[in-house]
Amino acid sequence: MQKETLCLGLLSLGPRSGYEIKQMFEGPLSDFYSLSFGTIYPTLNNLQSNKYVSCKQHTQSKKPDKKVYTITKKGLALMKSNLLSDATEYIRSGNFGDQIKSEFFLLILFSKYLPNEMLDTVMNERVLYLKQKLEQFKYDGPIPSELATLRNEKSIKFVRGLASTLFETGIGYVEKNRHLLKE
Amino acid sequence: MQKETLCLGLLSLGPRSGYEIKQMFEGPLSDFYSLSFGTIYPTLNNLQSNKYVSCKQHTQSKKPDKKVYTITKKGLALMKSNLLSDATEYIRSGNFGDQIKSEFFLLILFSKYLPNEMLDTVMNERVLYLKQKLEQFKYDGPIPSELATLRNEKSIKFVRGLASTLFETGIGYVEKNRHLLKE
DNA sequence: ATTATCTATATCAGGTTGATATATGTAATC
DNA sequence: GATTACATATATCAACCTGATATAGATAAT
Repeated sequence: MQKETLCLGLLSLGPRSGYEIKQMFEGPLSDFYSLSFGTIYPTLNNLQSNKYVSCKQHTQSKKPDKKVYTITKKGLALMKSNLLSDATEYIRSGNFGDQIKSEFFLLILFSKYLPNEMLDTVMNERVLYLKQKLEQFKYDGPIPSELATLRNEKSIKFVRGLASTLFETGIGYVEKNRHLLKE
Repeated sequence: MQKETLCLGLLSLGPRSGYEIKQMFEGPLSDFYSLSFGTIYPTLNNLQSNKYVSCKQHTQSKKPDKKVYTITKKGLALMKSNLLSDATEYIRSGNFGDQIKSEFFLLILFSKYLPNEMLDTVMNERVLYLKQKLEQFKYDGPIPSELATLRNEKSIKFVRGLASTLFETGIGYVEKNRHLLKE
């Protein structure tokens, strides 16, 4: 997905600074997508100079100044148009689609070259990690208000539910079948 | 994972050309990792000049010549050493780890901007796609011999089993919950 | 007072991808 | 038998993105 469409999409959920967009990628979106500062800031500048977003400098009492971007009508129109025209391209992407690079899988692929001891450590920590992630997906307690908008999206609820189910399945499989890597 | 370690690991399963390594990424490894020709060929040249692999030019009767690379003792040692020292780095990567960019998820996230008609099309085709992938993972019939080595690895069986289970879970979830995106 | 950490924007070297170039051989179509 | 399309095979490179780094104001901790 084009970085412009993505930034516009996130700004459609409410006005935000570049730093806050990055926080969304580091936080609730971290398991699904990410962009670096090196992409976010130039994209926002570009969107602004083409009037797809407007920008207000906010002076904050307890923090550095920030530039808050708001999507314009023109920007909303561009985003919707891009989404519609590219939608079918994204069907074959995603979990087990074409964008995945799993270093953990590569490690498993070559696990026969690892000492059994190390393989045990790796699998134990992997299961712990998966369980932590599962808890994250199920967590429904208080979160910073600027991220709450995102969590209330129907689509996020759908995806969090999917992720939880997949994690439960995955953890079960690993616990039941990890011995197969050693025999 | 370093591209050198990865190429050595694949060559440890048997001698191969750069083109054949790419075929592994396009075929059985496509859901887990990939490297482009622009990475594979220079890496192989680099490994060769440092004696981690040896190379034989093969003249073929019915196809263009190819360079077949064989891992050396030195190369095998480097690979094992790299795997061991970096193993713990890869635990938190992978399915729902830090390497995923799911354009399908982004589309779902912004699905409220799509006409219902298009959303239906997208979800129908997604389910079809997932079912095709599931069949691929379950397929156990004849395959080209150069890919058979890979399929006989214990680790591949483990991962294919995991992928199948996850796909079944995922398909079930999507079919049961896709209506939530519309209400 | 100094160190560490968080917020906030910005830039850039280095590395990877996707596209393209080149070449040989096979199969299909005309 | 000529032309088109496609698969095998290697190689290179512009364009793009990331991860690192720089800068800077403010708070908290030691």
